[in-house]
Amino acid sequence: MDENKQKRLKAAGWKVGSASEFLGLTPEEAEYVELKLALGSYLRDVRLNRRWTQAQLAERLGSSQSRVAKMESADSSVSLDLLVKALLAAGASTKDVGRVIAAV
Amino acid sequence: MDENKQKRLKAAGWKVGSASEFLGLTPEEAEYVELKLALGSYLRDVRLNRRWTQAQLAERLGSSQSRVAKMESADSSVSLDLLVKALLAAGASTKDVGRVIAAV
DNA sequence: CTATTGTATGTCGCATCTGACATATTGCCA
DNA sequence: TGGCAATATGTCAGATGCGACATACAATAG
Repeated sequence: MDENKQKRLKAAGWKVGSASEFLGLTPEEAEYVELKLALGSYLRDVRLNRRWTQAQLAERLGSSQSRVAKMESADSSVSLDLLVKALLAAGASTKDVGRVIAAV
Repeated sequence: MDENKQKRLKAAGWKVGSASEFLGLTPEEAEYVELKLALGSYLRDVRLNRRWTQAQLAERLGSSQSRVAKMESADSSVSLDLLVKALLAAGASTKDVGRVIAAV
């Protein structure tokens, strides 16, 4: 199986190999997942450019290392709200965020 | 008081006239509120262009008229997740959404 | 005026998301 | 190899968001 496909299904909260592997993902749902993945990996970029660890970023956000890890991987337990708030708090601008989203 | 300021504070979940009127809104929080307001009013634009009522849009979203009203006014009980999902379901593209966000 | 249609506001029970914590895994250096 | 720092994964109780409903307000037609 394609590695990207695995990441996407995982982000959507599905088990790779489950029966609903290719089912039930409407185009809008798929776009939503792509969007979260893009923002998550952009958050990682921002963090790495600042040379912060996940724990350091977490402290600035008032969150925890484990949640930052989940944000970056666009875990299904992470909301767009949290991702966007984290990006803004990490120093990204709305312009940056918008560009990332528009590029999905 | 400036009308826009009122809308923004209201969206942030504050009572206009409360003691914390000009307090506690960090730049990132303000940006986040602006973002929701922009998406909410864009959702209204999309809906009106399609000549739908809030109730009709709600039906397509599997939601309720009252929640659509809250989305459009960027009520504090509405998440970015819901706004973005609603926009995508209403036919907006990620490119559109990204542009709106970048323009905040 | 008074229906009717559309929109706004307030509340509630249930569902999902949150930070925190424990623990597993990875990567790197001596 | 062992040890340490960084990251990933799983779980939980409390916080927040959700659709639904009731009801209030606004605008327009008859």
